[in-house]
Amino acid sequence: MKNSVTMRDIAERLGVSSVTVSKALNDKEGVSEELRTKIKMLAEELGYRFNAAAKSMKEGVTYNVGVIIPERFTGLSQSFYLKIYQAISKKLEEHGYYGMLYILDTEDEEQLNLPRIYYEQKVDGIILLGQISKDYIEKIQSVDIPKIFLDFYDEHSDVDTVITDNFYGAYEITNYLIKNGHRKIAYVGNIYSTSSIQDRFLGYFKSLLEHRIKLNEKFIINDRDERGKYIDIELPDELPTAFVCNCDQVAHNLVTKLKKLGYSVPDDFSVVGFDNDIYATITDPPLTTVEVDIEEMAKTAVQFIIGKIKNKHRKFGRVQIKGRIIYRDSVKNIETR
Amino acid sequence: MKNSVTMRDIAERLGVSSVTVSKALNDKEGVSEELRTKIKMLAEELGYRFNAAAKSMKEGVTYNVGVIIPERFTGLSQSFYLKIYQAISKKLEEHGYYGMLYILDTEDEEQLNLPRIYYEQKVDGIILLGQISKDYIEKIQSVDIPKIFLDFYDEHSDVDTVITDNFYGAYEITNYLIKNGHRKIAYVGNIYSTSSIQDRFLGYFKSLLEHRIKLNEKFIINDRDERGKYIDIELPDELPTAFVCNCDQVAHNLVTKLKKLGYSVPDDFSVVGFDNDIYATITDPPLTTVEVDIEEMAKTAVQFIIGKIKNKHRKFGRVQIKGRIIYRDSVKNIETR
DNA sequence: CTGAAAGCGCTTACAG
DNA sequence: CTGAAAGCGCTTACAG
Repeated sequence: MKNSVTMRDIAERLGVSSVTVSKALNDKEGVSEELRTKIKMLAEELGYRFNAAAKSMKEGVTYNVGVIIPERFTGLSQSFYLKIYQAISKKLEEHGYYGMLYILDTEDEEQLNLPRIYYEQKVDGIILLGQISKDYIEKIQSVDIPKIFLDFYDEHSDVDTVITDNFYGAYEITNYLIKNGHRKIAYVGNIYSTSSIQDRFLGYFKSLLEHRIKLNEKFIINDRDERGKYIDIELPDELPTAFVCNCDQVAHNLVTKLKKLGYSVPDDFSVVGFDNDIYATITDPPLTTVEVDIEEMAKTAVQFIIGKIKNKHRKFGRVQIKGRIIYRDSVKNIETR
Repeated sequence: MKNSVTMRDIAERLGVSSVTVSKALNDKEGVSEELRTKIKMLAEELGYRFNAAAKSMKEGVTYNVGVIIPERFTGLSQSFYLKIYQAISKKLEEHGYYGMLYILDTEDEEQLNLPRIYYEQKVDGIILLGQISKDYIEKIQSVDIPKIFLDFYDEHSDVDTVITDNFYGAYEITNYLIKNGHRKIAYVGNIYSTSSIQDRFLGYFKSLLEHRIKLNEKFIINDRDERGKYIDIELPDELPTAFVCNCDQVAHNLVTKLKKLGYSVPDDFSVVGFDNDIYATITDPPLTTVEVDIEEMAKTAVQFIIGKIKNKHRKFGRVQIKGRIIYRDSVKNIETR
């Protein structure tokens, strides 16, 4: 790139100084409109491209924000992460920033290796996307760079965090089942596994409480072992009429199982999911579920990180972004039964 | 970041020059081992972080490579793109480079707006990932920056390209069907739609030719309209015993349809797909399919782009990366029939 | 409105 | 082995 056009080249051609060119191109005051136009036209003509590195060095900032995703979230069916990255980078661009997507591999996560984008000052701040190990959280906390947690949170830390409102989403969708006449409602998910599964459970529970429905312990159905691996879902002896699943994939598994047992959804059982990912539409019937508001999450995260880059002492706390229910065909109104 | 530690800080503390610090930290010769160790230790102690922007400016390069994906590929079930980005960025890192993922939105694609990472010299080269409009290809061709096309190609251009070997993959998987006794084999895909569907068709055709099986025109079954939208698959009057589908998603649709008609897979019909994406495992039975070698594609693309960054006149041509067949349960051996 | 000077943090080429 | 000087391309603060 040594051969590329600089402000100085433009300045020399026009017999002005590079200061003037800089002002003209950056729409700063102190240049006559006439000269500004001339400079801009010549820049265009010569194919001038701004040198971001020079500005970076001068200002001591990069205008890059790292978006870090642990490797294990890049597997099948996780297009959520690509979508949210897209939303983030679009928002960043509106503020004159760029996203650098960094996929943290499992080994580096275990060995607590910070990403090289940190060590080489490639970024002014970091958005951490997706649950990461406790130790890594601590490690990254020890480092003085603006950071945001997105889509997960850690109880022991006071990092500014943007998450989806799991509690409220599960609460709302359980309300919806109750409105459709269901009172025997099970929750499917290992409630000790992740904070989002737990919070969704609590939202479900609150809905029951509000409707004076007693929580039946046998209606809390496990879906995965302590290491997160899905296990075969065991149905209780006394069956509910509806299932609130902690995510669409588990709802999909459940529907498959119910069908194999000869049941029909939603005629015999209503089933709802969470996330509105591919499993929601691939299931037959398609699932009523809670959609995460990706746009809003990205927008908020970007707002926070830029706020912190500009003023490292700013605090935003933990913000929850509400999702919305997507109504499809997996719920039946049984009120008239 | 103005307050961060610089080489000069380290130099002053040690009473040496910053040149020496630079040499020591970069493992260049011209520093005694003793001094080098001292410098490295102090750097560590002070939490020195290298300033990539300064190096960039000095050398006129950024050590960033843009990976550009058109927006429409970030939808449901396309985790392929995140995976390949991951592989690319890992390979880049091995060479001291970084990936910048840039999602080109549909509007910018239509209006032929080049990404801002180009205009601001944020990257030294570009990997274009996923079929992009002809006009945009032309636009980006007009611009003098090292570039690689990945996972698609354009017949009229001579850009260096890395694609999966569609022809060979379809050829091999059709051979496999024939080895399992099938002779009436249909191909499912609109062969005028994309180059990969067409190439896969040709691989299928070659396999037929080699086995002296006549191509039956009725066995070429359309799956989408000219705008790429899936249409209902129409089965021919005389039915084949096996279907080669141009992708897993279409294979999934086909299996669903066959089941609705009361048929069983693979007992009544064998079905194979291509891509080995989520549809391959979500289908019941899971599909025998062709897996794309993401690692190898990424590695090759990175090798090419860095080669071109270092020497812009280097040419690599069009390289095809072979996939491999993943054997699952959607094919039945009917030889003994 | 216009521009000379200084500086951001590094590296290269050269001198000692 | 060590370092003074120059320069990468921009912007800021100031002078005219």
